Amino acid sequence: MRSGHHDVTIECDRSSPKDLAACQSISNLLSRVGDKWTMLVIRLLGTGPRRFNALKREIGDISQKMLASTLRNLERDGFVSRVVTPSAPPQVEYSLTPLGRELQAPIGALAQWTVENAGRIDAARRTYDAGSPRRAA
Amino acid sequence: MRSGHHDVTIECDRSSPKDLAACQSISNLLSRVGDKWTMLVIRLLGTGPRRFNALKREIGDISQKMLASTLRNLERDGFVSRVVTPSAPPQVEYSLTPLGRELQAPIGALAQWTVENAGRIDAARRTYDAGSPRRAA
DNA sequence: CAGAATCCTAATAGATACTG
DNA sequence: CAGTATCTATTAGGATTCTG
Repeated sequence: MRSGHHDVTIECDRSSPKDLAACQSISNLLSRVGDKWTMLVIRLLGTGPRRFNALKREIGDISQKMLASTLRNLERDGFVSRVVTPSAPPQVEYSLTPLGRELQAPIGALAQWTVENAGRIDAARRTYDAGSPRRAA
Repeated sequence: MRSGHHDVTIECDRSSPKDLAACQSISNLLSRVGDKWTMLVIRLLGTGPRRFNALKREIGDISQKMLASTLRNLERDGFVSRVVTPSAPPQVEYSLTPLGRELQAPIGALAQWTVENAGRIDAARRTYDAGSPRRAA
């Protein structure tokens, strides 16, 4: 098996069929980008190409299975390229493709919004967590 | 137990501690927004307030458990507000908060990018799926 | 070094049934 | 109507072992 990713298959608004396909694509991408390691790998590769174990070291607590799978998914979607240099110890370098670099813009916007508003989200959570044990009265 | 969401707890680039917290927030939000139903619920609520079963009907194949959980998470994060009108049949209306409406912008940008580039992603996948069975030669 | 294969556990989605 | 509780099936993720 080569896949291993979600393929969310959301049903969108039934009324518009084009909207359905769009919503599927969006949710699929968000699932991918929102999974446990993808975001981090994209950010690291955004600062320059890396080899497998370099990525692994920098991330620290990722298993090689998850790193391999994350990279494979990113490669399959065309966001990351994988270049093998057949040498004594095999050398494989990963880097962002043009598509991957383009993706950084909208991702970055969302990331920036998140950072700027993390405080508001945290506050909402604290309010919710404080007020919820007993009913709304 | 009230939570039920991930709390991804990504380890970011060790070198910068502020980057760590930021990356955690970002990944957490992406996980939330990228889950199976959140995106769709936000989109629907973006067109106007809805009651629980109205959302359920429009989405179609979501279980009430998942809808309840998705809405609870969105409410906890401050993106959705829940207003109970205590009447004969209880009436609960969900709508986007100001924070939720602000979130629509960066989400929308990512969504639009995805729609515009879905073809490129698909092409990359076809290429990958076609070429991978045998090794890179 | 760069993975693949295997095994195992914990979390999650969904179906069903029940409640205020 | 608007949920919660419970149970089961599926999945994601990690540890370990092995290989080119």
